[in-house]
Amino acid sequence: MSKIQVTENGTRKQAIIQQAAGLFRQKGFAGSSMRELAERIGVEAPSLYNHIGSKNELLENICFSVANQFMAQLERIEADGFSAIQQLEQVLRFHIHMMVHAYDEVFVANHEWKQLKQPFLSDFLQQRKNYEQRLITMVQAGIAQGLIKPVQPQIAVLTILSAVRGLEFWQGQKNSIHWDELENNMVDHLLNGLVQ
Amino acid sequence: MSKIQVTENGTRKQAIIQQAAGLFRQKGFAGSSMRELAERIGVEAPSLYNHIGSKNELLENICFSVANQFMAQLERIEADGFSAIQQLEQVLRFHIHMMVHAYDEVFVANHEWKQLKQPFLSDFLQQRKNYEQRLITMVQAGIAQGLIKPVQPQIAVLTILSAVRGLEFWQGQKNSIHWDELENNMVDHLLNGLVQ
DNA sequence: CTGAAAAACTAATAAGCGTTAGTTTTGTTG
DNA sequence: CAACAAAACTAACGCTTATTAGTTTTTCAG
Repeated sequence: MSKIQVTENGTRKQAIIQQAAGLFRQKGFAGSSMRELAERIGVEAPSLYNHIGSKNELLENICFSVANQFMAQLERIEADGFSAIQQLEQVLRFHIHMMVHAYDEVFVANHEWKQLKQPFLSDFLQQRKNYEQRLITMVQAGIAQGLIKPVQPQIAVLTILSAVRGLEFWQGQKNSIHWDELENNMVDHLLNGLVQ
Repeated sequence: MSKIQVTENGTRKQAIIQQAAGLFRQKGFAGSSMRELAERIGVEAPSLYNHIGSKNELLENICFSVANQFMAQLERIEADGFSAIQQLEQVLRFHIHMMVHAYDEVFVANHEWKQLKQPFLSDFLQQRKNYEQRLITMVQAGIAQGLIKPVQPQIAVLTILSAVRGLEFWQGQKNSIHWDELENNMVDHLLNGLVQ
């Protein structure tokens, strides 16, 4: 049959992972079969194992690729010397950016990480907790500087992260959306509120 | 073996659905097996079929029970004559209430509705769209009355709904949380913002 | 106590799963 | 063009799945 198409600068393994992200997003990890993944690529299922180790390895690749990207960006923002509010805004905008440009992967990492096996599950959760903690510290700094209301920092962080996750609901109408406007509206809503 | 324990005023079918909600939340619908569900109840898998029609029927029951509860409450709020902001606050508080008191069912309805089969999938999506639209109308009314900033109503609604969904992340520490404080913090954040 | 209905059981089926083994085709390099 | 490696193929394995059929046990009203 045909061969696995390789896009520029990508290995066959990367092509498989990308297709897997799309499939796992649509059907969930447990609801997806290697046979269906293979069919989408245009190949028989056992052929996939020339390039990957297992179905679970695909999920691990997707989840940790996303986690690493968020972590790397957070480190950049923490080091840039802006105010807590400005840093929070940058974090917000990066989450929105990822939701638009790496939708499938982010969605899968958000929804299917539970299906990771040990020790990957623990690793992932720890990384996630660490990320949240650093955002909480950011909010605390903002409160200490008098820029942010004296709220419970963890509640604020969770509210923001959850709100941004909701961008997945917009993806259906991907092409009819003004992403700039959406981004600015959300940033304003989450930082300045809704009430006139 | 033992029998399916029936709690007060509940049929055996309801007991199965309740256990299924807990299992589906933990492992996902596709990741859960009827054998494991039966084991949790203390019965052999085929015995379940004396009370239910199929595995999919369980998911349908959970999803539409949740949808109906939200719809009924929205109708009550719409009819109570309060201001748009007050109505929005009531909606918010009800979502938080459901997240605390019917966690498993709400979680499953939020995450596993994709696995519904036709025509249930279409029904569910339509009901969801209808719910969102009525919240959008609520925000529009608030803007017209000068109570709410002239934002994009659908963005505001989605930001709020997504933020509330994030309460699922708090359930792990269910007993160590002051839910009143959490609720008030979120309502204030989403209506009045974070900035001092 | 008897008999019927409810609810459990055991056994089995067909289908689908991830994955392995072994082989053939394809692509590339000397 | 020969040889070697990469990547596809077919066939099959052992397991799990949801579900059905048929039977036995339990529950409960008359």
